[in-house]
Amino acid sequence: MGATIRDIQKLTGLSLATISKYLNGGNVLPENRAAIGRAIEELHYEVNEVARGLKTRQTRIVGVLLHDLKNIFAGTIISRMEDILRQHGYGMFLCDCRGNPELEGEEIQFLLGKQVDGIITFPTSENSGYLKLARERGIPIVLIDRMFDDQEFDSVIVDNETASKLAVEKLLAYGHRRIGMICGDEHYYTARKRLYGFCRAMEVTGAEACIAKGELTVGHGYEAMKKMLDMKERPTAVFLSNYEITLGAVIAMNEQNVSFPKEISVIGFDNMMLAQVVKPKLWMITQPMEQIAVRAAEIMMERLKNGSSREPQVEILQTMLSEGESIGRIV
Amino acid sequence: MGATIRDIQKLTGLSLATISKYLNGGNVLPENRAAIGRAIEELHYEVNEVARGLKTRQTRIVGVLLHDLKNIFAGTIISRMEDILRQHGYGMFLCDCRGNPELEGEEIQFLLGKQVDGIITFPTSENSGYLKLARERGIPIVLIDRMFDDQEFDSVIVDNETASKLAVEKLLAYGHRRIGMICGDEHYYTARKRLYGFCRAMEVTGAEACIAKGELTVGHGYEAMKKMLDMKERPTAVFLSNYEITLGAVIAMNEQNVSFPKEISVIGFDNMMLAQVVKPKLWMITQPMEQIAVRAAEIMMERLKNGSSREPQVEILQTMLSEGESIGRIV
DNA sequence: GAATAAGAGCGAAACGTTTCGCGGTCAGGA
DNA sequence: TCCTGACCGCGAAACGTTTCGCTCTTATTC
Repeated sequence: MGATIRDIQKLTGLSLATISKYLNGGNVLPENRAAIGRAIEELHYEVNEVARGLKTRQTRIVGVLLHDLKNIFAGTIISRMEDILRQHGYGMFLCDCRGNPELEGEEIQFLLGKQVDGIITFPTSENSGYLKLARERGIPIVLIDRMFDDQEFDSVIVDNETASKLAVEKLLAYGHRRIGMICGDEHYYTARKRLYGFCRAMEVTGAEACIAKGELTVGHGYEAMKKMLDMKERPTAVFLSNYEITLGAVIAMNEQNVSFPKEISVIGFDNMMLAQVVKPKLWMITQPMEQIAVRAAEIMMERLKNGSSREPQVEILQTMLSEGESIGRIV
Repeated sequence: MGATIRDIQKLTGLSLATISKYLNGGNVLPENRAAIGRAIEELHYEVNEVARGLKTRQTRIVGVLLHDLKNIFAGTIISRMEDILRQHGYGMFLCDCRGNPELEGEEIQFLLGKQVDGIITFPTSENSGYLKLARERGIPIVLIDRMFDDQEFDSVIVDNETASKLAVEKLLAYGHRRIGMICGDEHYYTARKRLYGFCRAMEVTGAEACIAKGELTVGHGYEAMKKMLDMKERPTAVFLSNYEITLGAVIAMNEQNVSFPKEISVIGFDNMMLAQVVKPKLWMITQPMEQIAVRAAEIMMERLKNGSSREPQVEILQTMLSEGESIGRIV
C-alpha cells in the first residue's frame, strides 16, 4: 500500500543507498536532496519501521509491563514515561499482567518476540526468574516500585520503610500511643517494606501496635477498618498504607458515621486528590510519581545509548507526608 | 543474539520452509516435529516478530492513541482493551497526545511508521483530518468517546445528551427549579453534547438554568462552584458534568463548609469511588467503561479478521445514574 | 500393477530497509 | 601536472521470516 524506497528510486533515478543516506541524515548533494524531498512529498512516503528494525536490529520500542493499569499510580507514571520516551524517538509497547506471575512471564516473552529494545517493568513475581530470558538477550531492564534480592537490575523505588516511619512519628507527636496499621500481606513487596518500617518505628517507643494484613484492595481496607472501629480498645489512630486501603477505610468510616479526627485519627496513602475530596482533608503519604517516571525513563534512555557498561543502579526516592486535618491531638 | 530459524535448520537438517510450516501450524512429520521442538527448546528460539511482520505485512499490533492517560477513564478502558487484544494475540502500542491536536497528527504518523495493523483513538481534534493518512492506508480505525460529522469511522460512544437528561429529570423530580451546570467549553465534543442535553431537558420545563462553562479541569470545577455558591440567587442543585469538575466542586464545597444536600444538591460524573468516598455519598452519572472497552476492542478484532467490508458502525452506549444522598427535596 | 491423490519436504525468491566496499569527481597543495 | 583526500553515489549483500511452485514418497483405488 504505502510507497517504498524503491518508488523514490524510480522517481529520482538515484540509488537505494543514496536515498537511505538521505533518510538517515547523511551527506547528499543539494539537488538530489531536493529531488528526494519532492518524491517523498509526492508519494507520501514514510519509512517502514519494521523493515528498518529488521535490518538495524533495533525497533526503538520500549516494552512496559505492569501489574495494574487501573491504578492511578500506573496511569500517572506511564503517561510521563511515554512523554520522555517519545522525546527520544521511542515508542511504548504496553502490557498489563494483572498481578498474575504466570502471565508476567508470558508477557516478557511476548515483548521479546516483538524485539523491544528495552523493558521497564513493575514486577509482580517474588523473584527475578521471569526476567531471565530478557537478561540473556542483553537488553536494558529497569524495575519500578520494587527490586529483587539479587540487585542485578537498574531499579527506581521508593523508600517504603521511611514512609511508614514518617507516619508513625507524626502520630506519636500528636500523642497517640495505640496505633493501627492496615496493610497488604507480607508477600507484597511494598506492603512488606511498609509493615517492616512501621514495626521498627513502633518498636523503640512503648506504643501499642494493631496490625491488619490482607489484600491490597478497597474491600480489605473497608473490612479491616470496620473491625478496628469495633474493637473495644480500639486504636486512636490508623495508618492506611496504600491507596485502595485508604479508600476502603474512608468508606467504612462514612458508613459508620465515624467522624475523624474526633473519634479516630488517620493517615492515608498515595493520592492527593483523595486527600482533598474527603472532609476534613486527610493527612497523606504521597509518592513522587512524576520523579519515578522521569528517572526510570532516563535510566532506560541512558542504557539504550551507552549500553550496560555501568553497574546496576538502584535509585531510592523519598515519599512525602502532606498535611491535612485528620489527626487529632491526644492529651 | 537470539537464535534464528537457521540455527534450527543446522541442528535438525530440515529446510527453512519446513520449520516455518511447523511454526505456523502446518503439517510436519511427527519425528521432524519432535526434532524441531527439541531444537527450539535447546536454542531458546523465539520467532522474530519483526522479520515475520516484514514478510507478512502485519505486525499484530494495535495502536492506541489517547488524550490523557492520567484520566481514570483512560486507565480502565486501556486495561480492558489490552486484555482482549492479547487474547487474540495482538499487542498494544500506546501514545498519549495530551490533548494536543498537532501532536495527535504526529502520533498517527508515528504509529503508521511502526506499521500497526489498526488504530483505536480517543480523538482530540475537531475534525477527522488527522486520520487521513491512516485511512488512506486502509487499516481499521475505531473511535472512542466521540465521533465526527462525517460518520465514516467505527465509533463507540456514550449518549451524553441522555446522560444530562437523566440528571436534570432526577433533580426536577426532587423539586428543584433553579439548576446549575458546570461543564466544559463547547469545543469539547463531550462537553458540548452534555450541555446540549442539559439545555434541551431544561427547555420544556419552566426551570431556570445557570451554566458555567470552562476547561475540563479540577480548577474550573473548583472556581465555578465557588462562584455559584456566592450567587445571591444561587441554584438549589448543580450538575457536575465530568470527573475533574466534580472533584473540584467537592473540594470547593468542603473548603466553604457547605453541607450538601442541606444547602445545595449535586450530581457528579464518572467515578463511583469518588461517589462513595464523599460523605454523604454522591449521586453519580457513570459511563459503562468496561463495555466501551470491550466493544471497541471487539469491533477492532472483527475488522482485523474480516476487513472493512461492512458499513461504519456507530455504537451508542447508555450511562447510568446511580443513587446517592446528595440530592435534597425542595418543597 | 498402474494411475492417482495426498502428504511432506525443499530451494529460492521475496518483504523494505541499511551498510560495506568500491569507484568516480573535483579542489587544493606540492 | 600529479597526488591526495574529501565528498558522493552505486551495487550488492544482508537482516529473519514466509510462501510459491516443485519434487519425491507413500498410500489408495480400481
